Amino acid sequence: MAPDTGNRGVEGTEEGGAGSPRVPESRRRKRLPRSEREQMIVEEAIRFFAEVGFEGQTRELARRLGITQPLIFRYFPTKEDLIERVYQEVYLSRWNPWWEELLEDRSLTLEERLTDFYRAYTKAIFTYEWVRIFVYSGLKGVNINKRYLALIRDRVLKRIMRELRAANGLPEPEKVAFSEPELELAWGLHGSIFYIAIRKWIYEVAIPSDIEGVIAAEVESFMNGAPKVVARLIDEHRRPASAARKATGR
Amino acid sequence: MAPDTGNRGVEGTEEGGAGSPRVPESRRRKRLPRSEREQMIVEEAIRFFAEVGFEGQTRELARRLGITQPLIFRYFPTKEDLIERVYQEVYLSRWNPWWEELLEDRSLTLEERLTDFYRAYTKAIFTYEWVRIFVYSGLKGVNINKRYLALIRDRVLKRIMRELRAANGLPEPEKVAFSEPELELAWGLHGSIFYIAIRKWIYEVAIPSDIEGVIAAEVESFMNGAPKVVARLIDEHRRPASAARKATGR
DNA sequence: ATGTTTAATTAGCGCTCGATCAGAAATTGG
DNA sequence: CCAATTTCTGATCGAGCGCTAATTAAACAT
Repeated sequence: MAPDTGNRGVEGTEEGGAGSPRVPESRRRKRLPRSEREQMIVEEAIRFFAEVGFEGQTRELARRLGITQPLIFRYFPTKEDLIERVYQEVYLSRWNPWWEELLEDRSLTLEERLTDFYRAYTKAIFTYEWVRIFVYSGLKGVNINKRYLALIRDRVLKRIMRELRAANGLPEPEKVAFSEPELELAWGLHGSIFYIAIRKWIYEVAIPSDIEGVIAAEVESFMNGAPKVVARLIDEHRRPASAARKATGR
Repeated sequence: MAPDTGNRGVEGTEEGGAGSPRVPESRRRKRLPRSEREQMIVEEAIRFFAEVGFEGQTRELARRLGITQPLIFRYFPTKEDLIERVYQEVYLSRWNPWWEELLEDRSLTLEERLTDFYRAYTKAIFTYEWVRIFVYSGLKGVNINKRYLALIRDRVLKRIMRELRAANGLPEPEKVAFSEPELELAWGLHGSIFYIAIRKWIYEVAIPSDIEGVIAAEVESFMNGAPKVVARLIDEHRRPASAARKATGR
């Protein structure tokens, strides 16, 4: 029976006449600098795990890399170490601090800022790899996932709601703290946009070609609709009892 | 070494004095009617696969059921058959046709209908099992998933947009067909609500206790914000060229 | 050329997976 | 009470898993 080791990637045509080199180029063993090979493995692992999930097998990964399976273990002591590295590579180094400045740049209207932000944000993270790795690791209950969501909440959503209040003459969060439903409105905007990515890369159904237009419409709808709700929520917060019942009940 | 078969579930205390029955009740082999045992297996499989994904192992599933692993294969010829059955059980039989009537019941305001609908809808499908099975099967690329999304689009979202137009004196879809961005607005509402479930059961972060209140706020914001955007989109559709450029580009 | 270094392969171990099957034990019909 | 029926278990198979050890060979310095 065949040996239990990973094959090389593409099978070259079997070596032929006497004139050809003893070992054809396609099957030739290639030595790469340590860092370069490591990067190759990580990048292919991202693609691979994004596609099949983290239960994907190291032998198949090696096959796609055109290397043997044990070689992976010379670079990453365990499969779990490789997965950890994939998280680092996918999550970190895709966050752009400029986004935070953009959101509070009051020389633009808030609607412009939100549109620009979500265009930039989706451009950075709306990729097959990012979205699927994020969901796979979420299902696994990985910690890095929760930290990322906290980042979104604190750096993005709270900024949006602060700016939304400012643009509508409402009190700063230092005066009247954000209530749960108010922050939830921002989660709603965020979710409505992220759900596009879920439909595309998790459910793999067709989505509009013009994502920028959809983002613009979503933001426009949010800017039209949210301020009045925020005002109501703040108002209810000041006079709690009966007003709250009227608003959330029937 | 221990035999490779699934253990019984809970280990009873070892049988004691002479008066006790030879085999204690807790270890006693239980024969159930075929249909009853089958139902047990399916229900536990739903919980189990929702938790760990479809790569979860039949031995662990058997352990949770308190039966041996081969017994599962007397009811389902292959693991894939069991998974298929799980899909059926989870997806079908949770759709309520009454929802569709509710959405077009014009004796209520559209805002009331939307709030009622999403309260009923989330009550039916916002469960640990449903949401996670849905995402797991989405990642696997299962067909039933895509069919479900088409159901949402045709039975729910198109109805919502038809009613939204009617409530705002805009033309029926038979006169002016839905554009992609217009339907996308409805996806936005849907996504903003479904994203709550994703945060809770996929990412497992804390979400507001008062989901009904959040739904009400989300619907209110949608009703405040969406009609103006829909009107704009329909208007652009009539005078396509320059107006569209102005609206989506910068 | 030749020796040294080390990337890469070959071979295979121990274990776990889904699935099979003969036989044991619980229920049912007489 | 016994025989027939059917659920359920115990033992095990072959394939495939992560991972390791021994060996081969490419690249580089001399």
